[in-house]
Amino acid sequence: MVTVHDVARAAGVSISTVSRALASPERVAAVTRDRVTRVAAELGYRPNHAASGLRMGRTHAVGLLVPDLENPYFATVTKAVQARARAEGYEVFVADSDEDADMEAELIAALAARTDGVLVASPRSGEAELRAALVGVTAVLASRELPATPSGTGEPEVPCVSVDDADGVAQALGHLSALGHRTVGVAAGPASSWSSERRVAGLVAAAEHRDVQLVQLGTFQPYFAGGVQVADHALASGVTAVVAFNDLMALGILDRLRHRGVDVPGEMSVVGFDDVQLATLVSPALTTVHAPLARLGRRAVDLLLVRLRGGTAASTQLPVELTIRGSSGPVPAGPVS
Amino acid sequence: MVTVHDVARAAGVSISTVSRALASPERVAAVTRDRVTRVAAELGYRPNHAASGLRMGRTHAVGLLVPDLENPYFATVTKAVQARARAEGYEVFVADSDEDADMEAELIAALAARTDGVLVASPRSGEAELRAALVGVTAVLASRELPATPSGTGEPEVPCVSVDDADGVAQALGHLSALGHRTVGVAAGPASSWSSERRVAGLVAAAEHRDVQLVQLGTFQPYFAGGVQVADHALASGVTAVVAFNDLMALGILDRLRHRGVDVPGEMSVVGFDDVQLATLVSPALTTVHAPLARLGRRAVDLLLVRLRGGTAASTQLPVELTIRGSSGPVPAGPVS
DNA sequence: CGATAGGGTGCAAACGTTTGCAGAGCCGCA
DNA sequence: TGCGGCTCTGCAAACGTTTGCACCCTATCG
Repeated sequence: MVTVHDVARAAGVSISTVSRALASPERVAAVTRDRVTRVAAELGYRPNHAASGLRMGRTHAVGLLVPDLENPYFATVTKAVQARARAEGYEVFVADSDEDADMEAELIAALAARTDGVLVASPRSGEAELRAALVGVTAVLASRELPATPSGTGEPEVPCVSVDDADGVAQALGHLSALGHRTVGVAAGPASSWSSERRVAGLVAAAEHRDVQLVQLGTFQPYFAGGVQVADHALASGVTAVVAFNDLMALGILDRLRHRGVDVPGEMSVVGFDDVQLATLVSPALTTVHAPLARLGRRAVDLLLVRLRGGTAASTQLPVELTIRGSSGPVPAGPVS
Repeated sequence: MVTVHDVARAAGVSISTVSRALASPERVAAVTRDRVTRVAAELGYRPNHAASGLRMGRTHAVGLLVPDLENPYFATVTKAVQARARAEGYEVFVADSDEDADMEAELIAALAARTDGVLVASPRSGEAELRAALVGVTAVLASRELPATPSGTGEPEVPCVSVDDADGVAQALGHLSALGHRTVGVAAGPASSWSSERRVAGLVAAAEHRDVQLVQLGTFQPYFAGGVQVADHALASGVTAVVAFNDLMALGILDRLRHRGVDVPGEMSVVGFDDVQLATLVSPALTTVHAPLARLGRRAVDLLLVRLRGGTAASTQLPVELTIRGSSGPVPAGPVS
């Protein structure tokens, strides 16, 4: 391993000069700088991150905690986070909690110990646990708000980047309403899900403005299997359309409906949320609320870096847009009753 | 930040004792050890990774380079790698080359600089470039062999963990043959793909033992879109079945066939490779060669750790198993000609 | 010509940890 | 009582950087 000492010796200067030539070139004479950089390149000098990290107290690494890397939602976010961080000179540690809320605190601690800051995507932990896990770590949350404590509890608010859930579901409901649907089913995610709560609340609010009756189908696992379950409930409840908490669920609904011989969108309309890549690959393609997942990941990184540079970052909400595809259509003509 | 010094002072011992009490407990008296660990816990002491990394020359981190995190294949591998590494006390840096071969060398270097070793999954680089990028870094390859140089070139062989491609495609072809198919199309991946080469070669070898004629449909992008393209070629060529390089392609084929009104498996059988989660979610579900992706990721970590501990790791090939689902069936009765 | 300013460089300390070496205390045995 | 050996602990160096401080040299100005 070649160090600053080797470069210094070979270039006939002191190690301070080598360090400066590479880190702050304007502080050393042009001729020296060129010689040093040339020698460093020739010797294949690679700065030792552990050493500079120790000296400067910053690792130039960030951590990312996700509940499930195999979930296409988080895959997209992770990819975007990685790209943005790298563009800003940061490397990213990835940790997967495997949907286990109890693991989150431990993983956050592990990440925080080796990084300058951590990004926590859609944490499954309860509010208190999450707050506890986050003391002393500079973090940014994705798709989860941590309400400010009453006042001056000393807990600094953790910035959050989320998506405009209320607007998204309002658009979805407006679309269905325009198609003539009057009773639409709501398939919520797990009760502990912050996003699900927001989306359901948004639907309820939106329904008040419209001549639409909401039917709560229950809470389900936010995966394909959960959607399969939803489908039967939807059919039993007599709704003509269903809004799913997310795309994975919506895809499960679609699949189950096909197996039960129900035509989509002829007999039932289905709307998802997130617009994962897969939504375009099924048929009929899924009508869904497009959430800018990559942008969310990038924004989260940006907020974290602002905080790391001493700035103060405010929570952000990203706009969403309903994307109409094949899974939604006019309400069936013949009344069922 | 609380350091060994703080703990030492609070416990009334020297920093050496603190360090030893935590790292090699058997070397310090039981009573002292207990006091130190208690004080350390009370003070919330967290060892500084940069410092120990500097001193010991090991970071206890590994790097993982994948071509595309959004590809479910790599998502699964990444998840498994992360889990295994963490279980062994290692954290993992993830880098995504975005399918860009030219980025790989740079990313490998960046990862190698901050880690003890790196895992390279399905690199897209050519042999020479890859070999060059890997000098001086302890690495393990996944799904890619780097043939040993002629002899004694000093290049240490890079261990590789892969899947038994030849056996997989042989099983697939045997299955189709047993169903009566006599002309089967082969949809290859990119020419630069090592796996694709192996699978195509395996098919050719397997076809020789059987009364089956292979029709090379060409090389395609190993994604859904590539598969869409394949489908038209397959229909035009008159084959009754097609073996795709991977599941993503196979899913594209399925989708395109449906849009063109071709019944699967009634009129055409389709077989994939990898068995990504998605393969079970479409209908008909995809008949495919199940590759133990998670096991592959875990094994790769194991090999890397063996090397890091000074051992010598040999390349491994994992067994595969054909999983028959709905996309393959008996050859159509009526002759087309 | 002398004083001063400022650019360029080197010395050495510091970051927090691990560890070789050596000292201190104790036990047991002769 | 003297001595060897063993256990436990502390001292200090080292890992590779960055950076405050001080030095030297040259150029500029009075």
